[in-house]
Formats: sequence, C-alpha cells, structure tokens
Amino acid sequence: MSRVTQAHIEARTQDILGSALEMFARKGVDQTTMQDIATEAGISAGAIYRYFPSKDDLLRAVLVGCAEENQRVFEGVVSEETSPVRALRAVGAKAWSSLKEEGAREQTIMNLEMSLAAARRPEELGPEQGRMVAGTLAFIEQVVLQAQVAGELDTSLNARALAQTLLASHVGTKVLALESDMDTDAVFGVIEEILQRLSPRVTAGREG
Amino acid sequence: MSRVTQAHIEARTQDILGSALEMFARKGVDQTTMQDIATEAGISAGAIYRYFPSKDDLLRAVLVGCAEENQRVFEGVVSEETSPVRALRAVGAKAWSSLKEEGAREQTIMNLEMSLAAARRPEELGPEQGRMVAGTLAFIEQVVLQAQVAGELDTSLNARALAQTLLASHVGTKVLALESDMDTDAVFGVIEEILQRLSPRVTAGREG
Amino acid sequence: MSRVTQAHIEARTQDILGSALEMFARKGVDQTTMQDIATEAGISAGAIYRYFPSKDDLLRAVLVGCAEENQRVFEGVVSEETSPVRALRAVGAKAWSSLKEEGAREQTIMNLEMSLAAARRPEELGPEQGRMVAGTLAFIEQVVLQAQVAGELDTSLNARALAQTLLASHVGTKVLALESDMDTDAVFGVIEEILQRLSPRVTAGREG
Amino acid sequence: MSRVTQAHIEARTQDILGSALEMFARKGVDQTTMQDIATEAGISAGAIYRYFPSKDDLLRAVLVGCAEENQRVFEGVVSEETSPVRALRAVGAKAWSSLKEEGAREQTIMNLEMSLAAARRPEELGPEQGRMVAGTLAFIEQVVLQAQVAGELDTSLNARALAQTLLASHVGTKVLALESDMDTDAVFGVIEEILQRLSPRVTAGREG
DNA sequence: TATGAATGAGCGTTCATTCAT
DNA sequence: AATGAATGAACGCTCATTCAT
Repeated sequence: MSRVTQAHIEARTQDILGSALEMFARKGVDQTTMQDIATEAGISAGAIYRYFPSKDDLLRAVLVGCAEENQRVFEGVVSEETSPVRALRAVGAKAWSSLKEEGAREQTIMNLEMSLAAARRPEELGPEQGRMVAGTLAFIEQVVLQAQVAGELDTSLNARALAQTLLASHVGTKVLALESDMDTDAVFGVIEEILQRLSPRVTAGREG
Repeated sequence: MSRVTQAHIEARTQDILGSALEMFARKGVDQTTMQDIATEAGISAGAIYRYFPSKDDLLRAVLVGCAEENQRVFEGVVSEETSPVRALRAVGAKAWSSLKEEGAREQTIMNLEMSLAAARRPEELGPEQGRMVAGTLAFIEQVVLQAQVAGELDTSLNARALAQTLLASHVGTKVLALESDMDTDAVFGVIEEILQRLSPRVTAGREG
Repeated sequence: MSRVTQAHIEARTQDILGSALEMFARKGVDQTTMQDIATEAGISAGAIYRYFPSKDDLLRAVLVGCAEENQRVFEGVVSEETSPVRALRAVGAKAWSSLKEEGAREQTIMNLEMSLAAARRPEELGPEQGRMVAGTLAFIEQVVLQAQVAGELDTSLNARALAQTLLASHVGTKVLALESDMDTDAVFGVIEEILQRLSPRVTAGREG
Repeated sequence: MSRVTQAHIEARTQDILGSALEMFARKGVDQTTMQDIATEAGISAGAIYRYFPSKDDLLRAVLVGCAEENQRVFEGVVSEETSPVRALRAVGAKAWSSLKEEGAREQTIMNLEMSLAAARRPEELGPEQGRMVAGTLAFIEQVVLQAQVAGELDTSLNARALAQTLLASHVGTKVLALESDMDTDAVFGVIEEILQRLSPRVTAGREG
C-alpha cells in the first residue's frame, strides 16, 4: 500500500503542479481559483489541500519548479561541448531555441510572476530567486572565464558584466517576445556575431 | 470656483495615480485594494471613483503613464546629439542611467505588470502594449540605420535584429536588477564596448 | 425678497417633486439616486436637501401627491351631474379615461410603489394610505347609495361591497394595463353594462 | 452521497426561495439584502450563491414561482365542474378564497413587485409577465365563451372584455385588501350577483 | 442659497479554506 | 483519501448625506 500510495501521491502532486502552472499562466495567479486548478486536475478543490497546505505554498512550488526548469536549460548543455566558447554558444543556442518550444509562453509568464512575487515579498521569495539568478549568472560567468583563459574571448572584458549582459539579453528577449512578434533567431544571430567580435582574433588588428 | 476646482481635480488625479503606482508596485495590482490607494493618497476609497470609474480604468491609466514615461526615456535624447552613433550611445546612457533613478523599481514592476496584463488580456491591453514596444523598437532601428548609413556601424548587421537585441538587453537588465544586486553600469559598459566592436573602424584597426 | 424667495421655493419644490416622480416611475424608487433627481431638475444633488430633509421624505411627498391626484379624479366629477347614476357613470368614465392620459403609466407605477411602501411600513404610510383608500371608497359608496335612494340602482345590493368592487375593477385595470395591451375602454364598456343590469328596470320582470 | 446531496440541494433551494419570498415581501426587493435572506434561511450569505448565481436570478425564480402559483389558482379548478358557468364561479370562488389563505399577502406583494419590475425592465421580465397575464386572461375568456355557447351567459357581451374585467376585479381586490380592511367575500358576492345578472335567464325572469 | 467633492456605511459577490460525510 | 457544501472575511463599488466654499 505504501508504495502504491506514495506513487499516487507523487503523481497527484505533479498533476496539481501542472494544472496550477497551466492556470496561473493562462489567467494569472490572482485570477486563478483553487477550483480552477482542481477542475483542470480533475479533482475537487478540497483535495488540493492534501498536497499543498495553501494556495501560497502551491504558488511557491510552481515558481520554484519553473526556476529550476529554467536553470536546467542553461546547465544541461555545457558538458557535451569541448571548447569553452563552443559551450557558451551551445548554451545560448539552447536558451534561445527554448523560447520557441511549446509551453515557452507559460514559462515566461511564470518567470515574470516569480520576479514580481520576489520583488514584492523579498523575505519569502527574494532569497530563493536571488540565489537562482546568482547561480545562473555564476554559471555563465564561469564559462566566459574559461573562454577567456582558453584565449577564445578577449580578456579585457569583465567576465561578470558580460555574463550579466548575455543573461539580460535572453531575459529581455523572452519578455519582448511575449508582447510582439519577435524574430528571436535573428536576435540570437546578433548575439553570436557579438561573441565573435569579442574574440581576440577579431580584434587582432587593433592591438597590433 | 471653476479654476480652483479644476486645479484641485488635476492635483487629486495625479495624487491618485501616484498612490496607485506606488501601491501597485509595492503589493501587486491584485493585492492592492482601492482602500490601500485611498489611504496612500489620504482620501476615502469612494473618492477615487470621482476620478476613475473603476479599478481597471485606474490601472490602465497607470500603465499608460508608465509606458509613456518609458518611451520618453528613449526619445528625448536623440535630438541633442550630432552623429547617429553618439545618439545611440546617448540613448543607451539615458536608458541605463534611468535604472538608477528614484522610482525606477516601481517603473520596472509596473512594466512587468503591464506585460503580464497584456499577455493575459490581449484584446484590451495587447494592442496598446504592442504598439508601444513596436514604437520603441522602430525608433532604435531608425538610429541604427542612420549609424550604418553614416558608416559608423557595420552594414552587415541586421538593423532590426540589433535594435531588438539592444532593447532586450535593457529590458533584461531591468528585470534582473529587480532581483539581484546588479552593477548596471558595468552592463552598459559591455554594451558600449559591443557597439564599438560593431563599428567598421574596429576591424580596420581603431587605434592605428 | 420674501415673496420672491417664497415663490422661488415653491417653484423649486414642485420642480423637485416632478423630477422625483418622473425618475421614481422610470427607474424605480430604489434605483433612483438623488443625483438622478437633481439632474432631472437641473440643480445639484445637495440642493435638494434645502427642500426635503431626506430621500424618504421626498418619496413620501411624491406618494401623497400621487394619492391626492388620484382622489381628485374621482371627486371632481360628481358635482356637475344631475342624477346619481349619471354621476356614477361620469366618475367611472373619468377614472377609466384617465388611464389613457399622458403620465398615467407613471401615476400607476407610483400608486403601486405607494401600495408596496404602505404595506411594508404600516406605521409610517399605512394610515395615510388607508385613509386615502377609505375616503375614495366612502365617496363611491355615497354615490351608490344616492343612486339606490333615487331608485336607479337595485337596493338589494350592498352599497359598500359594490363600491369596493367598482374601485377594485379600476385598480385592477390600471395594474393589468401596465403589463399587457388592454383595451381599457372595452373594460369600461363592461362596467357600464353591469351598472345597467344592476338597475331595477333591468330586473323588473324578476320581481313581478 | 449523491442521493442525500440531491435531496439536500432541493431542500436548501426551497428554503432559500421561501426565505427570499418572505423577506422580499416584508422589506421589499431592494431593501432586502442577501444577508437578510441567508439569516432567514439559517445559512451564510455566500451559501446562497451555490443555488442562485445572483440576487437577480433569485428574484426571478421567486417571481416565476409566485406567478405559477397564481396561475394554478385559476386553472386547477375548472376540470372538476360540469357546466361552464359553474366552472366560472368555481374559479372565482377559488381565486377570492385564496386571498384569505396564509401567505396571500406575500403573494400579492410579490405580484406587485413583479408588475413593477416588469414595467421597468420590459426586455427582461416583460415578456414573461405579459405571457403570464395573457395566459390567465385567455383561460378566463375560454370559460366565458363556453358559458356563452352553453347559453348560460349573454352572448351580446364581449368575452374578452368580460374576462379582463373579472381578472381586473380580482387583481384590484388583492391590491385594495393590502391597504384596507376589505370584506373580500362581499366583493365576491357582488361578482356572483353580476354573473347572475349577465345570464340570459335573468332578463327573462329568473324566478318565474 | 447653491455647489459638488468627500465621506462612510453598506451591498452584492467571490473565494481560500474547513470539515462532516 | 476525497468530496463539495458551507463559512466568513474581504473586495469593488454605490450613494445618501454633509459641509467648506
């Protein structure tokens, strides 16, 4: 019984999380009722409380899930690549192509909801959110540094600042894509072009 | 009577708009009650309805105000500059320095709220929002094109895509600054460096 | 000043009463705001309070006015007639023809409002209303009695009950005319036929 | 569960309808709050919304219930009678005796409320109300016609107009009974006398 | 005297949460 | 473990009434 129940609980929890994400993204967190989520999940409103003690907790779980998903996008790519700069490009490629996947819109909306929630309740969500961003940033910075060490990226650049700029570009693209027909591939093309121009080779003539 | 009243009405309207912006940004649109706004403005909740027919209308007014403010940041700078690329930098400088001004946090939060609201109610807010973004984008693209014509920016670049990238960087910086201690100046430094490297001179030997 | 002001006050009072009647009948007492009445009267909402201490008092004044108007319809006709039964018919003719006059609908609605108000607040409006009905009833009964004394109406009839029946027919016609296309003249035709059949002549053969 | 719940729902619905009728009649529709109704029904105000989506819907349900009840009074009697004129009298007897039943006052008040509501919102309630009145009228007219065909009622009378007059008498009696001590039986006595005098036999010498 | 901005109490309605079943 | 009826605390909004001008 224990194992079956455990699996059941796990499955229900995921059902609810998925339904909540779906509804939160579709109608907005505040406009989504517990009944909405329950209906989407095919259960009763009261049943949700067996899995999450409150709507707020459910929201938090959804947000954290989104953030983790987000982070996975960046981290899951590097190990497969050989040179740092190729890794950097692969990360970018993955990040930008994820904008076109199914559910990207929902993910973006939830990311914004999380940003807003964190901005509003710094004590509760701020640290988590801050850690998440810092982690992603540190990760990109790491790759940038490796690229600089490998001589593939100009060492005069502030690695941290470049990482921030790259991440900002991505975040900004997500937000803008939400509200206008953006050719996100073209933006990534510019990013690639920039990365190329930031490599020592490109500016070889400048120093010599 | 008419003159006094008119001035009074104008002042109260601005009071309310300011209080609403303040509270919307602090607690979130949905979590902010009319009473919150009224208390912040030092009036009764019912009094707001003399100036705005509904919370929704008040929200719209605040959002439009923010968007216009946002747009002013980009457009008010160009005319003073001589060369296109200097104009582009001036725009960037203004845009990034505005992130450190008082009220920037509130502006950013409201921008995100507007993005979310527009994403969720495309019929109501979508067009307005889309037009706003498209306008800003077109404006930047214009400057980029002028810079290319003037030979100050590599003509091999897709002007539209570059404009999108630059705007995305700024939007992303705003969002990230919300949730982590970012050195936004450093990011702008990178942007400037990038712009330099995208100019024809760079590859031809800038120092020589 | 006194006379002018007095006339002014009188005029304003009538303005307000008329506007209130108009709006009460059009939108219903509860759905009519003081602002509605003020706008209709071409003054400010606050000004009404110079003439009536409260909405409730204004309502009462309107209701009493309607009831008096109503009573006048019945009483203003008799004196001109010679025989009692001719007077009775004249009263009826006047009463039924008043249903087709301009403003009849409003009058009817206000009568119903008054009936309801009286039914609900017997201490306040009940006595007034009861007195009004009783007065009208007594008046009709009086005419019926005179007709019986004059040998124009069968004396076996209960004068009071007949008066009640006649008044009830009129009141009922008013109410029904409100909600369906009624040929009120045809109804009055039936009433006249009935009165004829209630006269001794008609049943002459019955007693002999 | 299903069976218990279903019965429960039915019972609660009737509770609420009864409480609403009670309060609407006692205080007036607009002066009755959902809390009033809920308190009368012994539940919380919010609970009502499980059964009726809005106060307006609840009102409509009450009104329709009253109108149906009203209609039943007229239609449930005929089938038991043999001759048309006896049926007509039976209908009248039932109609007038219903004025003395418990709840008659509430029924009358709700009828008036419905008339007013229909007069004010013709698009919403007008058709329903009009149909109801027209139905009752047609029903009475039918019986009158049958009586005329059977030679029990003078054929020179306009059946429709007589039906309207009879219904008007009843409606008027209801209204007047609301606001003064009326001997409704005496009124019905007059109605019966009238019906007798409208029969062909009467003018031919009923006693002979 | 008249105005109309302001108040404040109250209404219809919603919904997160609880709990008897 | 699940249901869904019920609660009760808000919230957006209205409007009779007041009062400074």
